[in-house]
Amino acid sequence: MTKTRVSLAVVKRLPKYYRYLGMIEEKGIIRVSSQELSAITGLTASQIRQDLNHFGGFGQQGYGYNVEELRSEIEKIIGINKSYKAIILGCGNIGKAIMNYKGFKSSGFNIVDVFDHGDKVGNKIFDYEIKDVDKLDEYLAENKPEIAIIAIPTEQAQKVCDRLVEGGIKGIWNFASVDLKLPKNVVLENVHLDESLYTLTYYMNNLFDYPGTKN
Amino acid sequence: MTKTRVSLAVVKRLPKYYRYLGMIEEKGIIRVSSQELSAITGLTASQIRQDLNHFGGFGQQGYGYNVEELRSEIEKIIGINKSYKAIILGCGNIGKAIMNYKGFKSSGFNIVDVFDHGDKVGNKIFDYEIKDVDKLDEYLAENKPEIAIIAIPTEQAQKVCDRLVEGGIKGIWNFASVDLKLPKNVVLENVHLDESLYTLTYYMNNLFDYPGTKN
DNA sequence: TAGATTGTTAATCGATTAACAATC
DNA sequence: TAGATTGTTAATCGATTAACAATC
Repeated sequence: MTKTRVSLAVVKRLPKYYRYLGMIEEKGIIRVSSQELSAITGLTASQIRQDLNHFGGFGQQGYGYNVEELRSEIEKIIGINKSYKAIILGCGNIGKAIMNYKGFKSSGFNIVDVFDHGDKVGNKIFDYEIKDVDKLDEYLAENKPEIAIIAIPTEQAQKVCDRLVEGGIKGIWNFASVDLKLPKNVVLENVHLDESLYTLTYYMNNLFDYPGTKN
Repeated sequence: MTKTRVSLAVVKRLPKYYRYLGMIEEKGIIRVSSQELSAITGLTASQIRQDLNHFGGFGQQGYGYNVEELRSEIEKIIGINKSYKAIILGCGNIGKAIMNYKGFKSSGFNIVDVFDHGDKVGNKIFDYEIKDVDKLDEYLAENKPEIAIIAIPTEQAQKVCDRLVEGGIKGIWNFASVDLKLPKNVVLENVHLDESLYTLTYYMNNLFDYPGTKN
């Protein structure tokens, strides 16, 4: 009995479940049925039950799901019960936005250091003294951060990515507009802002195709 | 003969085609086959031909596609040959990052004004004098921007969204962690950074499920 | 026990891939 | 004309939805 691969579509819905469960937990609601979850998330009850069952039988017939338990299970599945050491590459606009984003620390993400090159090295931005990207390799060997956040110009991204992989990084959150090449034991998640914006303009100009809020 | 709806999956691939075509056009390459495009994009040749044929027969049997022509067609399809007036709601980290992001203006996106409330009103950030969100409604009536970028805290997002819709906004690029409710003639595109980050940690913790760079 | 709701199997729907005739 | 490669139809694959037996 080999576990069957959980599809990307399912994985992308987990944060949504987590978010809504947090909201109803805060309201003091104890139990919830797939039908009620359907009403607030806009997904079908059937899909919700299918999705959750990939990870275990968290519900109970005739009762539904215990909100607190389900939320905590999903938290574990996503892996946000742990804490992570992250570094940021690039202290431009996006780098700064992430440095300063309170939401992360509270979810167990610790931005331990920030790298850039040239003039910027040594500057202090939001409590971070910018480190020299030329010394990245030694840094990785010594400090073993798990996550690297790429917020540097497109042209430099692949090169830095290679060094990150070499240095043992486990996950890369990439904000540069490139499809980075890396071995598949290092996880890549892209935030391609330009592609997102283009999707917006596409639908503004082709309203007929717009599926509504299904994305 | 009614046009059949173009699926979200196809629409999300258009920016990718656009980006790679730009790259090979810069190299001075004149023609390209679906097979060559397959090699650089990682998509199958069959899928590429299917995708492009949703929008017209841009290719030629025995020849392939003319790079410049195809790129320019996709540009029109996505709608980035036009220019857009955009406003930003919120001058926090993300608001600032977008204000300052050069890539946008060059693609025809003009950030004409930035709104916030309280102390921040009247401040000057990157050439923008922050306007009062309380005066948003009059502003919209007068200036008719097409795109609004929501970069304010989650709790306030829906309310501001309602006013944007009321004021005739055509597209919303939303950075707040909420599923905004709006009529389906207003286009919504979300950038949910927390969900993206959770996808990263999920796969870091469940490498078996990781599909590689298929997203 | 009766009612509710899950977990799970089967049916449907949609998207991707394969194949090939059309045609440059 | 022969070779190449598209446009398009058909086959396959996968994801979503529907249905219902299991069970709390």
